[in-house]
Amino acid sequence: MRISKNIDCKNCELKCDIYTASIEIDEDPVKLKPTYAYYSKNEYISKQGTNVSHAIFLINGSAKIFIEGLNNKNIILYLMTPNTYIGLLSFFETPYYLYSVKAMEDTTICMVEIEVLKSLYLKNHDFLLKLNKAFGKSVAQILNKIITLNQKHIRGRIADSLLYLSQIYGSDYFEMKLSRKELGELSGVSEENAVRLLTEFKNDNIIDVKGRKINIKDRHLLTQISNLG
Amino acid sequence: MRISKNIDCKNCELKCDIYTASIEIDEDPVKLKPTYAYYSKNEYISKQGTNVSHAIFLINGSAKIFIEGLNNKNIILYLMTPNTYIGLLSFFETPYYLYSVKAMEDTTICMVEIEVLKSLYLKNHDFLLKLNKAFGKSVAQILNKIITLNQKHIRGRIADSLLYLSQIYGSDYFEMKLSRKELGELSGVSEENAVRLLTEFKNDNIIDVKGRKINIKDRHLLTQISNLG
DNA sequence: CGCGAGCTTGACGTTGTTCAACTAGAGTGG
DNA sequence: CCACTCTAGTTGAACAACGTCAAGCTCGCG
Repeated sequence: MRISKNIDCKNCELKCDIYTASIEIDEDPVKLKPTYAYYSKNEYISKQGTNVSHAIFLINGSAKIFIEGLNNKNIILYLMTPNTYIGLLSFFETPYYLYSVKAMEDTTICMVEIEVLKSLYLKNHDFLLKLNKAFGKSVAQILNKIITLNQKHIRGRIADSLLYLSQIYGSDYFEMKLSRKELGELSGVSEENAVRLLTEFKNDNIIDVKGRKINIKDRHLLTQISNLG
Repeated sequence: MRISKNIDCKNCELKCDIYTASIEIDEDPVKLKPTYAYYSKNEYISKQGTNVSHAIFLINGSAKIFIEGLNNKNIILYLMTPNTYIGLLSFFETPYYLYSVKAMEDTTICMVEIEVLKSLYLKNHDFLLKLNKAFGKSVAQILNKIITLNQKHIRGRIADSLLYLSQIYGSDYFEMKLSRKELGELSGVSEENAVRLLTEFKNDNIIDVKGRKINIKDRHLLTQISNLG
């Protein structure tokens, strides 16, 4: 991990909500003291159980948010792509992280101290609303995951994940940055069964698989499998 | 369901955060236009998918918060007892309820319009912090449930629920307001297996069961079962 | 060329749901 | 006051779904 302090927001291609809010209330973004941090693949960005001190915004690369469960088994809650908050679920006054975040490739993030952020959202209502909206979205995803894990068969769970990935990558054809094991963790399924279902879907002509490149050929059917469970 | 409008907070034995906040900023609580609603057992207090228009506070009685899943199978996220918010997870700008709430006995709630609440927390920082803290607690419970559902055996899941119930009712001896089916829904287990495990725990001298009255005799062992999964 | 990580496949055993039958107790009407 | 019915709870047995173990494969890289 490498750090560079006091980033100048003017040079940041990503005009994030924090920056916008700060401009709107006529405050110099320098006051935010934004800090970039660069992580390599598989490095921890934040670790379950440690203190939450900063709001974290993903600039480029990608990361997985996961809970570290029993017997070293993880569940990936969802993935982070540029222009989203890390730690959204925790930054409102939860003293420590309820989950871990790891970079899935070389990844740059921007940190702003919680205290700075707080003073900002208390001055700017719109910003608070934006935060809350993003927050609500995360919670919705998680509730959905509860149903999936408890009530869908592994077929439906993997179908869910594939649809989710295609949405993340914005296309029916994508190269996922997940190993088979991670695809399993995202779906709450063992690695072996993740593999089995990929080949099954391939044989059924629903998808094409080449390594980590996936092509969804029959989105309709895949959606049906996901819905039926 | 019966309603009485324009409650006078002075007569309410429960001095909730909303009331406190309103006093702190020197605003007459009458402006909150608090409304009581009385529900009988098993009535819906809010229904998954409908609009969120009010913040809801439980005055007395109890309620279950659950997701309505596939094939009419529900998962109870957690229970509500007096002096807690209903709909906490939704009231920040989520357009509709992500879950349902049903009264588990005759229950009184107090409603305040979302818009009123919003104007309040924008004026009073402490109140916002309190809301967020409660919010974080709910999310923590839910993340915990994900691990439980996916990684623990039914033995551990039921143990979890029993410990949770004893915490809710504040004693090792309690009468739960849940049917066996609901205990199953709280634990992500079928009704039959919920029954089986109660008798198993009883035979192992870990608990006493008489109808819906539970007595935890060996909390230590029960905790161990919960931790080991 | 050989090694290792990631991937794949088969066989097997455990876990937990489901179906079905039965019991106990509460409420109802003759 | 006794059948009856209805609901909640209980128990057993069969079956399907998944995870686990073990072995083999592939491909990139030293």
